[in-house]
Formats: sequence, C-alpha cells, structure tokens
Amino acid sequence: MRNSTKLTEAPPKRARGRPRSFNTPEVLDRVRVVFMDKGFTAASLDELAEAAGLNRPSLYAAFGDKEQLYLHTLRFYGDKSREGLEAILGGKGSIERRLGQVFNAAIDLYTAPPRPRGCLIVGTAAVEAPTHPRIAAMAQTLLGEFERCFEAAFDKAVAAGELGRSPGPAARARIAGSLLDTLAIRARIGISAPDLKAFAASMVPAICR
Amino acid sequence: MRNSTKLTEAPPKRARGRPRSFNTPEVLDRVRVVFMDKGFTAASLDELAEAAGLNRPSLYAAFGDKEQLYLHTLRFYGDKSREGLEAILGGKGSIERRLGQVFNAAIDLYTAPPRPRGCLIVGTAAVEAPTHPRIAAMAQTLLGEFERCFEAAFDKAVAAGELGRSPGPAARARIAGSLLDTLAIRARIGISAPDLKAFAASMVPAICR
DNA sequence: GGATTTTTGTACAGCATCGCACAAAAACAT
DNA sequence: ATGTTTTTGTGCGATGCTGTACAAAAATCC
Repeated sequence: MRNSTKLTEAPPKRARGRPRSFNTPEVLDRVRVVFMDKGFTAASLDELAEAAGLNRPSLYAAFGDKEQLYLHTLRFYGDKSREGLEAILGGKGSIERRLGQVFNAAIDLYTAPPRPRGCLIVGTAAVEAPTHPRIAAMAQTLLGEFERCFEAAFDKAVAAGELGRSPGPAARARIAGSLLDTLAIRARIGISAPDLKAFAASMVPAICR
Repeated sequence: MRNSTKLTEAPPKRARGRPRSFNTPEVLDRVRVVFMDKGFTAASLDELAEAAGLNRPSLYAAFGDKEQLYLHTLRFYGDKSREGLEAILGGKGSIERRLGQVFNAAIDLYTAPPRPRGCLIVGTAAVEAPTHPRIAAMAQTLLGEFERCFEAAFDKAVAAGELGRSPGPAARARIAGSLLDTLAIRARIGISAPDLKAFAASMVPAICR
C-alpha cells in the first residue's frame, strides 16, 4: 500500500537542522509593504524584521544584507506583478478592453488603502539607482519584462487583425509601460484613483489606434 | 548730484548684523545636486553642508531642518524648470518642434554627466510622499504647474489653428506631463539618452495629432 | 540516547546622524 | 570706541542603525 502514496504530495524529507519558523514568500510580501511605505533607505532593519515577524539575524541569514533583501523583494514583487499582467492580457475581450483592465487594476493596487504607495520599482527603486547599480539593473530588467508582456499581447492582436501594423507592437508596448510609470508616480504623490482612471481610459484608445 | 543715482542700482543698505557668507540660490543649487544623487533620506546633513560650502548650524539657521531645506530645494528646482519650460514653449517654430525641444532638453538634463539622475521631483520626492505629506503636496503642486505650462502652449496652438480641438489642450498637457515623468524615471534607472530621445520623438506627433 | 546541524533570539560593538548650545567673528548704530 | 545684532564654526549629547557574536532551542542522523 505504500506505493499508493501520490507523487504530488510534497515529500516530507525535512532539511537537516532546526526547521525555519517562517515562509519565504510571506516574509517577502510583508517586507515589501515596509519598503513600499518608506523606501529602501528609510526602511530600518528593525521595522523590516518586526513586519516580517522574525528578528534581524534571521533576516540576515536568510537573505543577506539590506540591499540583498531589497533585491529579493524586488524580484518577488516583479514576478507577482508580471503574473498578474499576463493573466489580464491573456484573458478574454478586445485588446482595448484588456488594456483598460490592466490599467484599472494597476491603479487599484497603486492607490490601495491605507494609503497610496504606487509601485515598488518606480516609487522606491528608482531613487536608489544612481547609488546602487544592482538595484538599477534589477529595475531595468523588471520594467523590460513588463514591456515584453505588453508587446506579446500587441503581437497577438496584430496577428488577429485587431490592430494595424503601425505603430508596431514594440512602440505600443513602450507607451503602455510608460503609462504605468506615470500612474505609479502620480498615485504615490496623491493623485486620486478616479483622476488616474480617467487619464488611463483616455490613453487606451490612443494606444490602440 | 545725489539724485543722479540710478534707482536700478541695488540700494547698499546692509542688514544689521554680520553679513552672510553665502548666496542663497547657489547654496540651493549645490544642495540640489546632493539630493538628486542620494535622495532625501540618504542625503546626510554633513554631505549637504559640505556641498553647500557651509556648516550645519548655518544651514539650519537659513533653511530650518532637513525637510524644510529639501522643500526649499524642490521649490527652487521647480521654478527653474518651469522657467526653462516656458522659455522653450514660448519660442519660435511649430508646436511639434517646440515640444520636441522640450523633451530633448529634459532628456539632456536627466542624463547629464557624471551620471543620470532624472528629475528631482519624480526621482526623489515621490518616494517620500507617503511619509512626508508636505513633500507630497509640493510635488503635486510643481507637476501641476508644469502641466499648466503645457496647457497654455496647446491653448495658443489651438487658437492659432495649429491643432484641432480634440483632444483638448488639457488632455494633451496631461500626456506631455506624463511623458516627462517616464523619461525622468527611465533616465534614472539607466536607459540611454538616445533610446529616450527616440521614444520621445515618436510621442510628439501622437500628442499633436 | 547522544552527536550533529540549522535556526532562533538576546546582546553588543561600532558608527553615523541629527539637531542644538555656546563662544568667536563681523558687520552696523550711536 | 562701545554696544548691538546677526552669522559663523566648533563641539557635544542623544539617538538610531547596521551587522555580528554567542548561547539556547529544535529538529535529524546514527
């Protein structure tokens, strides 16, 4: 009967020593909130550790110093965002409709209570770029990934005859990515969600023209 | 002969005590460089004072604490930028040409050696907005002023028959302002000036369509 | 059950930073 | 010349932050 054990069940082989008391994605997500509020420099390791629910030495052991913890958080945030982007762009409806959904979803995230925080990359990574080359490189990589998602969606829309050939998918993708930048910045400095949505809605037809 | 003294000559009436050893705009401009490099939080008062060429107590006496010094710098930077914007938009040539000049000039500033730093407002003020309401308010004010400059220029272009009525000047101004945001962010994370200029050039006809 | 391995949590050393106190300096007023 | 006013510059106190050392704890291996 032992063979009946499903292979999909996680093999219970534990690691050698004392098990970790935390869950990596959950820690990164809690840490992300602090970084989004204060930014990289102003976020102290005490705050980060408290938000994560563990203490500084555990943070250091698991992720390295503050910059590496921040880079892990950036990558985690970027992956989650890209997945959400792909999910919406791969959904049903016209390209215009899906694009509108993307921007509205982004605005909802950027202005979510208890206070607007925009986007981690645009709102907190960019400021560190001149003094932290690895953060700059990560930010460039992540924004590039977003843009490729848009480009793939426009490619499909062109192939489906939904869009004309000019401007090309890459050019449209650049506009869409740029719009996300602006929405993130303006959300963070306090522009209201309705104002942002009105602007985004006005841009969708312009991008899909 | 005393009456022959020109009124345009600055009246030499000195203030009461020991004269200041510094020039306010110059101090603000030097301080701006440090803030643009490191951002508000990471810039230390020691660095700021050294860059300004005076010591901490003088900085405090003249501008108040670090946040007030930063707000003074923001206002100073915003005024200078707006003046430059107005100068170009009020110049000669078609609205498309002037708009292209604006973006190229911005990109040159954003990517100026020794390293790209983008825009003070978008690149360093935005990150502080959630934790510093006065900085958020100032950022919103300044970006609003930029947008009104664009709007005035589009208004004139419409009145001169150079542009159609739709989209309206305000809508076009929002796009132009947003484009500046994106250029600032992407310059700061290291996108090259030629890439930025190519993108901006592709946007100008779209805005003036 | 004892040894080994890994994580946890307290405690600490070192350093940077902020904001101000206080005396010296440099101007004007009378 | 003496007093007044304002700026300058040194120095200091208090605080916060980063990164690590070290012992206790919790699991596995043999």
